[in-house]
Amino acid sequence: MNQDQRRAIFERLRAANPSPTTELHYRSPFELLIAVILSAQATDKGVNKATERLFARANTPAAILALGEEGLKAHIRTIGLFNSKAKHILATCRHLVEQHGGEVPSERAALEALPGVGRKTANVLLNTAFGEPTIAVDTHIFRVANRTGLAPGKTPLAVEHRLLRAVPSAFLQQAHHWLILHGRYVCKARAPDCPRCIICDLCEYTQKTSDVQSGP
DNA sequence: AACTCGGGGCA
DNA sequence: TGCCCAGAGTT
Repeated sequence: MNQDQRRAIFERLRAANPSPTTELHYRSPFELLIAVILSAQATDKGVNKATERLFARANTPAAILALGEEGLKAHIRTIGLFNSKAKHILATCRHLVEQHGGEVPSERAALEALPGVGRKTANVLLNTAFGEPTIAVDTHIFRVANRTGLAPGKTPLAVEHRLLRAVPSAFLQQAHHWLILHGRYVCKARAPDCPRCIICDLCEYTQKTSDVQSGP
């Protein structure tokens, strides 16, 4: 797949997703960090509902620590995996206070050293909070990139590097959003809706028959 | 590489 | 009602 085809894919996805959808609510890098940790395997809507109450009560590492484990859990109990997330958040808050003066670090290595923060979460922080040209590869983006031929047969890290070269840095934020929406509602894991896909003709996966089978 | 965590979304 | 996740850590 050449550069023109990649550009055509992103242009069509842009045209198909003009309206903004749900995004994480945050007012500081720290709030974003906590929201992203909570968002694993959960929806932005559910996370926002929980963080709205949580951040009104505590929006700094010291304040979260002051809540204690049970106090924190009381706020995030409606979010999946809340038990392990609460432990990771408290450990991360301790780490921030002890190692970084209560501030969220802006370097990748320091971010990924935080409990509960992996490559994907670190990339969201680097991109959204610190303006670094990164793209956070989640399961949707990974699947779409592999199927469409944007990055066939690549590992998540290779997908990240491929997309980083294919998308102008000014559009990374939006491209990330378009790819996730496409993966969630059209290029679905189990039953991809190929007949409704607007980049079907550019896709190497392409199942144009009416009886769509399950994914690769 | 496989397993675990867990409430929500969706068929 | 049952299945599958807008991940990361541990084994």
